[in-house]
Amino acid sequence: MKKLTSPKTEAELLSRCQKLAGMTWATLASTYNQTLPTSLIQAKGFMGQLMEQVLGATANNLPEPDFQHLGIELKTLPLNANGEPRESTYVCTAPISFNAEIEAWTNSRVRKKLARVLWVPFEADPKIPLNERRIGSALLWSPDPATESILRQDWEELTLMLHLGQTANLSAKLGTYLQIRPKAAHSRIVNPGINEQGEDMFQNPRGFYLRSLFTQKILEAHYCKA
DNA sequence: TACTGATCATTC
DNA sequence: GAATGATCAGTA
Repeated sequence: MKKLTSPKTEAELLSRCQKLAGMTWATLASTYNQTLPTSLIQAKGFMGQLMEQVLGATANNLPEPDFQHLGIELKTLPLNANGEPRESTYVCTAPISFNAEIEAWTNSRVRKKLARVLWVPFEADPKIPLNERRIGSALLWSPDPATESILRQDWEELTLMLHLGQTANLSAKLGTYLQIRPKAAHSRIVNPGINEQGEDMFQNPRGFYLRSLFTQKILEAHYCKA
């Protein structure tokens, strides 16, 4: 493994990204002495973790931005054959600790993570073998005021439901840009929570995800695609 | 295609 | 166990 230092400035981070654009996964992996998995089934986070290493992210799995001193979050973005995001994007775990005070949007993990994001799109068409898939050109992004306002509305609505014990009514359909879905190693993991009557119960941990519609809009706005 | 719930690896 | 990195796979 090469000695990888963390970039000191945004410009340095972006210039690293530009060198990666167009590279295949195979090239990228071998350059950094990593072995490409034969399948993503048992390596679902492979690309995200490889990019963290290559770009010198420092936060590991702490609930903080990947580039702590720059305040930048790294997100890989799998694209289908049409260049559209193939999946929703995981943001962070959702607080279901009903005893805790409802945190303000300004202090929420969602906002902190999405305040400044380095999107790294890459080919993820299932028809392309893993070693032939290429890295796209990265995009450093922040939400504009209108976007942040929608994200905030989504977040406040969903967070309120979590705190009211309305998990039974929580659907991935809710939210314009954000959605709530299970997020756990497996479905037998449960956390304490409350139901609508305020009674104790157990429920699966949830996480916030960004709809692919949302990430697609970001790509369109930046690359001016039709 | 989108929604949904389920699952895999790693680190601390 | 809970946070990170995510994608899989069934079904409507």
